[in-house]
Amino acid sequence: MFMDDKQPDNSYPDIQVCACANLRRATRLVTQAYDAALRPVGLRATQFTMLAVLGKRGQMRQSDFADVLGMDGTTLTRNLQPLLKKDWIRIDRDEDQRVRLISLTEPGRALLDTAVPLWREVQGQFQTGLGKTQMTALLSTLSATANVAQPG
Amino acid sequence: MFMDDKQPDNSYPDIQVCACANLRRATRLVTQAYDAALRPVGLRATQFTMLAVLGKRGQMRQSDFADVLGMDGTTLTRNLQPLLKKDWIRIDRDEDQRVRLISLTEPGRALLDTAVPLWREVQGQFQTGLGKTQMTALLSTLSATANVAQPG
DNA sequence: TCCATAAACATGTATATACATCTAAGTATC
DNA sequence: GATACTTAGATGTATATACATGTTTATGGA
Repeated sequence: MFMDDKQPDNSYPDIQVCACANLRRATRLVTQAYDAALRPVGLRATQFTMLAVLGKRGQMRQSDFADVLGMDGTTLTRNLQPLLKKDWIRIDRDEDQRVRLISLTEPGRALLDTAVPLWREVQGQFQTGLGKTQMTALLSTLSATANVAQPG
Repeated sequence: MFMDDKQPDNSYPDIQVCACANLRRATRLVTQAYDAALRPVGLRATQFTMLAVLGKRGQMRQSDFADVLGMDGTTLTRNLQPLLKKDWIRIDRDEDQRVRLISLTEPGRALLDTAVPLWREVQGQFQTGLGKTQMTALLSTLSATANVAQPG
């Protein structure tokens, strides 16, 4: 049977059902919306999330911070740098000299305050667009999926 | 009221409900699982997805490829480079000289063939871990969410 | 005390992501 | 047919992501 690359091939699994591909696709599109909403205050979605977690929980060990974010420790090390450069966070030492303690600075907290209404706006758009039922289903299935990926 | 950064603050929205933060967190963890599963054949999750789409649909215009992936055009330009360097894809010109036509090479198709069973394995782990109902709910809510982010 | 091990974080490297902007090529209007 | 406009991609820059590995500090025996 001859087959050239210009023709589709039905022998491959439909990528339509790939959990990872669908997650990554949705995340790209949703992140663009949140990034756009937060652009007026100079924050990216990931940065807003990090500041919001710090605002909510107060000073945290860097390793605990990484766990909460579900972020590799080395990724967090890199992601902290832009926030540090802009003086939105502070890194202190613990008595245990290996440990870094991360906290918001005053400018960081002030920026978070200005960003929260922008977050509410874009979050509300998704809440409205999806409806309460689907939003709840989204958060619930994402949590279940994360738990499958990282049991315990 | 005095408040220092070491203490949590309940005045901030619970990041637990942020669609973007939850998507990004789940995507990080799930991508690590798919990346690990595909590592034996030297593919990342995103690369596998791109090859699988090309395998399924055959030669595509670069802009259509970006649309299907929900990926910014400039991101796709960059993401094609590692695949080109490894000779897994080919880029041809259209009659319209602005257009690039992307297709799998023979090595690319062969690699995809070896990768599919690895994908099936990890995909099956999520299918089993979530159950059919939640997997269906995941794909369905991700699709709805993507549509809210990018109407039309 | 000294050494092995472990824990916490940093660094080298590669990929993934997208906005702002640029270039090349096609289309339309006159 | 020359000029404006539009479309398709590429490039400059910055952030996001994580594996393999390195460094520093703490801990637990021998």
